[in-house]
Amino acid sequence: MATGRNHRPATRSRGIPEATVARLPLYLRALTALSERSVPTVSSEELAAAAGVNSAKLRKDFSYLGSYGTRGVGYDVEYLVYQISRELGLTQDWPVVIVGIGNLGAALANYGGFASRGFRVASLIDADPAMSGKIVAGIEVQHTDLLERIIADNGVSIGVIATPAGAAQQVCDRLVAAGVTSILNFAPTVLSVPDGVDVRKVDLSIELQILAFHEQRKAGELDTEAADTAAPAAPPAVSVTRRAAEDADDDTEAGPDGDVPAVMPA
Amino acid sequence: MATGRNHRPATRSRGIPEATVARLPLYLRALTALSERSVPTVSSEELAAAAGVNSAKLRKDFSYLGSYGTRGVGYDVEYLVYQISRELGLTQDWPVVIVGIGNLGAALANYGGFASRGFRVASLIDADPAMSGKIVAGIEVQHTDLLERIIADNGVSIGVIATPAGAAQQVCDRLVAAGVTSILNFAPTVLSVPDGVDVRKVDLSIELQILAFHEQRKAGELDTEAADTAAPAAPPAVSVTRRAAEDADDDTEAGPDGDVPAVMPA
DNA sequence: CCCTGTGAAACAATTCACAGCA
DNA sequence: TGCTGTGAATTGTTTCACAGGG
Repeated sequence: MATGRNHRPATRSRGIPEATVARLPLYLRALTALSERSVPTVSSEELAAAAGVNSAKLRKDFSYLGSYGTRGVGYDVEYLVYQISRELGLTQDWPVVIVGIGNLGAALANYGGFASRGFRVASLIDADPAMSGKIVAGIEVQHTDLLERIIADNGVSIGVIATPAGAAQQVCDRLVAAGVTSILNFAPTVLSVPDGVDVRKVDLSIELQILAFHEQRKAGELDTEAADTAAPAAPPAVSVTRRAAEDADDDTEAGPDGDVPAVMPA
Repeated sequence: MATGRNHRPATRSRGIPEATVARLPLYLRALTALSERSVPTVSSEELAAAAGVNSAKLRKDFSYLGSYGTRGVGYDVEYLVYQISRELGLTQDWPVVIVGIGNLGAALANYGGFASRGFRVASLIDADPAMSGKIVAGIEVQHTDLLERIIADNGVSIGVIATPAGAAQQVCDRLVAAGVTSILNFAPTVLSVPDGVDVRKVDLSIELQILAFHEQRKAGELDTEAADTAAPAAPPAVSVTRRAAEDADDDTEAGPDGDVPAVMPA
């Protein structure tokens, strides 16, 4: 329902699509590079190329922010850097804590991309007493016991979890209880949080799996793989109905696989 | 390569929507956990909760793979693990190389999530001669000079780039020339690759910026909605005086926000 | 003519809601 | 009865194509 009309005059509205928000950092990065080279203006075409998107999309994205370009000319680099930074909330300083200082946590602490934006690593926290006091990326690692205190003292609202999966939910709960409202989760587990808390996840192996999917597709007809792995017994008496294709699916390639049955090692 | 035409909309593969493919690893992870606990079957509702999605989406996703469930009962865990693994191409072994063994590269090499899926780290490669011979995650780091040889000898088709941004494109070009057709890029830069090569990117700071956007939103629930713009400079005719440093970091930005946001459309 | 900004069309993803089978 | 599988409706995103200002 909600039929109704749009109660928003388009421009100036605060409804920036999620897909657009996700690309703003990309534009910002490209613009920052141009700024460093003292390039004064860019066209949507050039900037789009530098950011790896197409120009129509970029212009549409910018149209949600307002009209910051000049027709016939392009966009003023400095001005746009400022506007996007502001939109993303990067004109203010965000103290963050990183919990779990293993390989990944250390990599994150050393990652220049944080500091160069509005992020400041307020503290590195680890549950291992042996880590306490160690210096990583110029910052002293503190023990988990101090977590609540650190969050409060520094006014931290963003937390990064880089612990093993098993510890993630617990750490998350403590962060949230202490006042953190945005969490970036690197642990391969689903976190549950109360309403109002934002979680974004990055799972390194997921990206690789997606690549494998496409890679497999390219390899195409090499299949055969089914040889060494047998499929597990079918479920409780069920026939394996492979993807039906009753519709007008024009897919040219039928699966090279085939539904080889078999057995799967547990 | 400026834009050019349309590259093949790789999306019309074999009918599985990209968004679905991106979730399969999630389901797989949840299913693997269930499998380890010897749970024989799950309903779409339960599995969805474990994977962090809603059940309608999950059922729709599975419907693209085929009819692997049993009405009134649910899905057979082992069977589904196998089917999804096969769909993702994880029933075969994927040798990967990681280029750039800094903090991040080392973290990746040590990341259990790779090995536990079908991925095998065939080699760690770094341009720094001082790294050559060092053992990281049980693997000896090799020098970049050997890159082509390593790719060929191991039949590597997936490469992971964890170098500084400045070296990424060059490494990418060499990987591609050597035969790699899928690249996972952790360097904060846009890679250009020939048609047929797949690139996925993970930019650690981008996720944080997206969080900052939403965080700012939460905080701003009080004010906003009024206010005009006061920008650092007007778009038209701006003299770009600011710094021209190349150290990649940017201004420490202004104060705690007191400046005025919002903008007026033309 | 440059280029931006944007309605409208096309496409993709998500959610609804229920038919139908175990 | 309980749960899957799936058309249909809805919502979100991308692309097209062109109006209109510089």
